[in-house]
Amino acid sequence: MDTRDAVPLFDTLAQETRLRAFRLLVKAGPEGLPAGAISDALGIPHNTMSFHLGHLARAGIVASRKEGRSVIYSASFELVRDLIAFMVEDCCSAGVATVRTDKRKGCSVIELSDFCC
Amino acid sequence: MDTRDAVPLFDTLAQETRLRAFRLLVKAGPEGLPAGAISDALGIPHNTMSFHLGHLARAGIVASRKEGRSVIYSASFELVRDLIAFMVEDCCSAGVATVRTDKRKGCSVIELSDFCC
DNA sequence: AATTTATTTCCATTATTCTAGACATATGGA
DNA sequence: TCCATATGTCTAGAATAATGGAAATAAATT
Repeated sequence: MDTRDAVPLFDTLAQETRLRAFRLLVKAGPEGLPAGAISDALGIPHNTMSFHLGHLARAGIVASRKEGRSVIYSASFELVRDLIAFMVEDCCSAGVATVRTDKRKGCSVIELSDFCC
Repeated sequence: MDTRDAVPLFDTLAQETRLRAFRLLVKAGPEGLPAGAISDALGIPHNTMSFHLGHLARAGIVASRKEGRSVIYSASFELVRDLIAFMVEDCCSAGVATVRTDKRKGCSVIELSDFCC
């Protein structure tokens, strides 16, 4: 991930409807939610919501799959992890943060010094 | 930090010149850099750079101080840490991430499960 | 006081984004 | 097939943002 990759991701999250939809999908977990449930939950007209869900999907930060006549959206966690790592990267170069992988726990561990982030 | 707070922060970083300037300032560390050095380093006209630095400062993600006839900009790390915590927050609610403070090390530790972020 | 240097403000132009009505498509049920 | 449901596309207007030239402010130097 570099600056060019990160800009469209930040742009995607820089809109209230999209950010709320994304957070809703993260809370919904890997099964995701159908488009209609998202527009209902957020009180956004379906065509407007479709525009924003399309934006999120094009950015790769959510995935979609078709089930019957519904389109189910779900959060793509990997890209978020990459974005977080990108944000911390600069802090690492300043020596005030570290990112490492704990294979035993099966997780990424980010340590942010109080001095820095 | 909630959705309303996060949107303008993402918006601030969703612009290549601003994101590059911000990363430059993070690398520069707490002393920061004068406005002119930033526009020179990025090859951006000084007035355009001033517009973007003003945007970053208004968002609170950088601070500025005057020194002689220079204005020195420096990264505000706290807000970035808050933003990262906000991004991980949803993952926590899904039980696949934790954020804790390690007082002994003087740092925040974020653990992101491979399953999630 | 006049000059140079550093930065910001003003302004107009251009480009992009958001919004939602109207219409289109696609699936499943009667 | 006909109809209701679920979602997406088309479209145009309104709003917002980015750009850079020109002028303005502010501080140090002569």
